[in-house]
Amino acid sequence: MTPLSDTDSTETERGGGHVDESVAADARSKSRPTMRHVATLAGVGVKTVSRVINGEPNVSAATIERVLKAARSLDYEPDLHAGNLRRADGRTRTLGLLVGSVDNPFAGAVHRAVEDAALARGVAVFASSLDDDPEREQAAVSAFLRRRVDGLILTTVSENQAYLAPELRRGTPVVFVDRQPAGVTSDSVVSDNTAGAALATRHLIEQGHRRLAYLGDRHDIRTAQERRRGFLDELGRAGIATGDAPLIEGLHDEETSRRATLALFDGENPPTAIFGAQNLVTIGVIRALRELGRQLDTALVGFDDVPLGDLLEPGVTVVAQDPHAIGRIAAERVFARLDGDDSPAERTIVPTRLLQRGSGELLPRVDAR
Amino acid sequence: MTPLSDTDSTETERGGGHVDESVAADARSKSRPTMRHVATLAGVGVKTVSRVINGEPNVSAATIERVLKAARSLDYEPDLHAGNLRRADGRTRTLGLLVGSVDNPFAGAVHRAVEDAALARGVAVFASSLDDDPEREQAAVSAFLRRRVDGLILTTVSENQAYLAPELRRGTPVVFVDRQPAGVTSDSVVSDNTAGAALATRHLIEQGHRRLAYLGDRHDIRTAQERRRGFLDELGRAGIATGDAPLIEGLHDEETSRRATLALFDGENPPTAIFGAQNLVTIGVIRALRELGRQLDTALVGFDDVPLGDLLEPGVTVVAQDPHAIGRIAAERVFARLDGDDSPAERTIVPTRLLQRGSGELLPRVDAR
DNA sequence: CCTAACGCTGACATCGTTGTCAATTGGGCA
DNA sequence: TGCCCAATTGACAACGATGTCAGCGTTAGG
Repeated sequence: MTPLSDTDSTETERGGGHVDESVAADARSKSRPTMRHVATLAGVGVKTVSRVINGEPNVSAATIERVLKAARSLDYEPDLHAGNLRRADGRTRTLGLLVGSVDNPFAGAVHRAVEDAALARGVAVFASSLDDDPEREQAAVSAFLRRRVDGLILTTVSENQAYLAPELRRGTPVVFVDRQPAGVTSDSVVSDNTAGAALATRHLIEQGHRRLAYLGDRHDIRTAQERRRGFLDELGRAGIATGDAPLIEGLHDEETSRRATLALFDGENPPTAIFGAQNLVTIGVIRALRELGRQLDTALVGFDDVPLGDLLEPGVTVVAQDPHAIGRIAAERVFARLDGDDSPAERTIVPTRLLQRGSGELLPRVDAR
Repeated sequence: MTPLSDTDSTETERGGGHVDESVAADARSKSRPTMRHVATLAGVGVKTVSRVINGEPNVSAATIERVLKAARSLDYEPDLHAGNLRRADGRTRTLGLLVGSVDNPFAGAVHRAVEDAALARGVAVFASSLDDDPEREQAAVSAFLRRRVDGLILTTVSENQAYLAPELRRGTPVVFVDRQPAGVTSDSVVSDNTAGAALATRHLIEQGHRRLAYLGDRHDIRTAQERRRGFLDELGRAGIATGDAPLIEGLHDEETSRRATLALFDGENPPTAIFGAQNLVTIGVIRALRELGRQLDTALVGFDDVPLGDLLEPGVTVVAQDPHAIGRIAAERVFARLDGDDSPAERTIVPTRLLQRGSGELLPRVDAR
């Protein structure tokens, strides 16, 4: 109530000292200072404070000085969102990032790259975890949009992303990472899943393996489908009957993968080589092979790198993705779109690399065939 | 310009069909729908839309229906920040999290725990990386505050956090994680660094080691100081001359740590046991020991767990922190403060656990004493 | 000396939403 | 029938900032 009396800025003329005091008291109080507080303390209009805070021209050096001093003394921080409401460009300088899980190393690297690109432009990043839950996906996107992010970088899992169509029409840049969108057209940045999986599979076949098993994520995840296809295609090219190859899907963490691997070796005629189609799956396989004492006797290639994979015994051979590049490119596309690039949606495919570290170079057991 | 004519809501009376059409056209256009658009389309006042969107009582079922239908057809998402400007509680339902680096596994686990707690309350999380750079710390905090986050969870590195005093006075909850604040009083959640380091050191001494080396982070980081103290205290308790023990500080990533370890073994009378005071440091040590072929010949205990540490050969013995608990407790404290808890600032110490996996149980080489 | 131009400044409307408050409606009860 | 009360609804101001614009004083040019 009382602070509102400051509105009468003519008071500044008479007894400036008195006003200063009450403003200073405000600074000590629990209320957050606004531009009006700064303006009153500096003895200028709010618009002038706005000009100084935003570095606009046509303010005298002396006034700038007074305003900055007042702002500092009140510990003033401008309210970005209030400004945004009125500002012409309507930018919140905020970005929404949705990844598999913020504590997955792949996601961490993507996140870090996005953050680096964003920081350079003074943009803050909201990060959320998807947990492969379609409801979570939509809730996260909605939470981002309500906060009026300037752009979205999304890993998705729901059937299709048609719900984003209106937002895309409004011009909000959306870049899909790791997984491609369905039902809408927009930029995406993905690894070459099919080729990478084929590369891994070919590598195993080249070591002489004929009994290969595929262990992968949920079949309704498009990325998983592509990796599976790469695996099967390559078997086909090598003339290996794909019907025989154990295909185990629906794995989503170390534990389910570990159990599936144990079960695999519990059956008859276990594989001599395994393709782990995702980092957590690969780790689960490694654990199981250790338990069975077969880590030097069963070949393994993983898709996506595994932390400290080079220090294990044997080293884990993987088809490594480049999550840092994926994040960087995704962020660059968002910013390019924000800067007005309206070229057609583009799909950027980031190449994968085979890292031979030992586990993928193991030869088939002699007893097997 | 034309959209502004909607303001005249009396138009709804005459030719409702015409208005509907123009609103529908708006939906297809690039402009983002506001409550006024929804209100016009539904034929009600904006305040009624506000009531429906916020689930306030005293709206007839029929009206609710009409408003929701209009909102859906326009793909309306409320502007949280505009609402916030006016809303009494002034909450943005947003939180700022500052961690060492979002791609560090420790930080990832903290982040995930914070996110889980926040999600349950409909709160979104800004995440930033500190990179042990004091300027970055302050820039990140300022970015958070300009966006009016409801609370802060911070890992800090600057000399002191006195710059936060005005914000704390205004009642913004701030919880420090991993490192304690200096110059201000506020909640903090940390591991028991001194005790954990002492535990690690004692364990090595119990295996008979007398020549122990400490490899750690920058000495100006308080957490690093505490771990160093725990190490030295324990040497003292065991009657080992602390002056002789190699103390290598200023390490901040795998590479610097690896080189420091190599140098250590290049000198004369290398240690028989090493304490790696941080996860990246520990990894660097492991790499160096591998290169030297001394991984089975030099004991190692790390502070903070290492990914797949149990799968290495030898397994990496560590004093594990509980980053998930740290994040969860920190988030809970923020929310408790927001809910009005004004008890004195509290320091929560999360216990550490010694995980014996092999590397810490190696005995001293016979040639060394 | 007059006028135009420029630099500097603040009053005011406005952004999208919610708090306040008053107006309207309909139903129940005397 | 008449009155009161509760439920429903919308007009309006306000939140903290910026865009627009007009007004001031000074200086330069004719």
